[in-house]
Amino acid sequence: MLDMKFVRDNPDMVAKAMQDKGEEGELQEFLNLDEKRREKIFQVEQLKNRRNSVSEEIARSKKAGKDAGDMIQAMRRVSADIKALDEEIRRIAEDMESALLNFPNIPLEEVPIGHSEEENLPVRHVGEPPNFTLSPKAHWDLGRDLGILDFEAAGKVTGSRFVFLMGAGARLERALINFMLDLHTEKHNYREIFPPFMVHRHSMVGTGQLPKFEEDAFRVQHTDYYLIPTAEVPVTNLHREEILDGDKLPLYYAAYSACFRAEAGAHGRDTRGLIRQHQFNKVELVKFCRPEESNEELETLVRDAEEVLKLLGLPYRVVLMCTGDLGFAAAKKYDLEVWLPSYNMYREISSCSNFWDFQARRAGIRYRPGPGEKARFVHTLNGSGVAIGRTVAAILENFQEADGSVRIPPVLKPYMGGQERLLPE
RNA sequence: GGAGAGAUGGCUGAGUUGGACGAAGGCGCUCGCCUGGAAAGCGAGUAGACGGGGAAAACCCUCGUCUCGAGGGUUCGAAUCCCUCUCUCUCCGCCA
Repeated sequence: MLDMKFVRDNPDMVAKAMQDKGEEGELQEFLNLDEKRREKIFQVEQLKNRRNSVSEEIARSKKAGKDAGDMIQAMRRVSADIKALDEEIRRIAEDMESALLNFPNIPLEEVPIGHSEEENLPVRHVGEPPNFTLSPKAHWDLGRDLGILDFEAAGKVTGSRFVFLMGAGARLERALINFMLDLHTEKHNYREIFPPFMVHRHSMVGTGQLPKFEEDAFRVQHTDYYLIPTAEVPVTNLHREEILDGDKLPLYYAAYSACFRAEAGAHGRDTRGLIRQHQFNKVELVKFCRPEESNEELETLVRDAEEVLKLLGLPYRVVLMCTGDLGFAAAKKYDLEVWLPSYNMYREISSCSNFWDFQARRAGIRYRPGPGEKARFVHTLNGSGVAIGRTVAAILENFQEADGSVRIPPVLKPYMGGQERLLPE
């Protein structure tokens, strides 16, 4: 959420951000309401001031044994007026709040302006796409032939966009989770978190999924709970409504979670395979830091996520997202894209974002810079470190052999009980 | 699911026959004194949001309003009375 005063003082910047991001918001209405609200506040405060001083006088009169009937009578009317005005202000503030919650974050200066992924800026490539003598199989075919992915069974039991991982496939999934968590906690100094997989509505609003993207979320019937679309939501909200100790910053957290996404509006896209599932696993990295540190923290966050792909030996590239691909809440975002032979292109496997104070303001996450100083909003960042399902797909496709087997990256060997290859089961 | 207790400022903890103020005390923290320096000790200070005015790149000053889990009610006036909700804790039951 943007600061109300910031919007008031910089409506042009807000309008530009909306345009560049391809978002819409009721900016003019907001500004009108803002003016109206201040007018009403001024009125009601004058009345309240009068009521307060007269009430004191009533108390004094009563103590002195005098009659205060007239004053009490007059204050009845004043109180009624106050009540009406307060109600009006409350309604205006509510409308302003809902407008404000729908204003997107302002992109940082260095973010390229653009409307489609064409205008994203590749930053660097690491590794080379493999050369296959035969045409490579897609991971869903490999998974079926190896007997480790069963989409049909999932369709029968649940529905489309779900999968059963079987045997070595299930173990590979678990191995990747453990490998990534170990890497980030032991080498990159993140604190491991195992969060709730459901959160209440306020948390979803805190990180920016709601109220704007209700249709993307799974809501649990008869409750206020939502299945988390990413561990970002519970972990960022871990410190909601808190004032953190400035000395403790930055805070680094790494969390495994299952992620649930309705994928509304993605009908017909990536219908096959592991790329777009309603449920997938992910190890997420979350940072809380001082505002002046967040630029640098984003760079190290990207490096931390990249190391996963480097150690696995997967070819990938880093791309700086243009304004149109930034998303609603981010001020700056890098995607890591892994090479997928079946698509013959790079596909997103991690998103690393700096949210500036956008989430912190929504969720009320502040820190005290020093003793006796005023609390300020932290900056929050997060990134996938990385998405597990897409990693499995990338491993299957990139490391497939002509005989239909798949090499398991050496770093995973200890996590696979020494197994080095996936063979048909 | 049943019975009970509680939710106050950065933390802890008073305040419930409604009218002395955001609210005693303690801790923490800041500044000053003390000291060669530190600790202890002594003194002063220490919530936030919003609105008006002033000063103004930021920090700031001043007046006012609101905030004692959230929302509503009673009242001229509520942290203090009533209602609803949420959360926490204890005991019992059930259960992975």
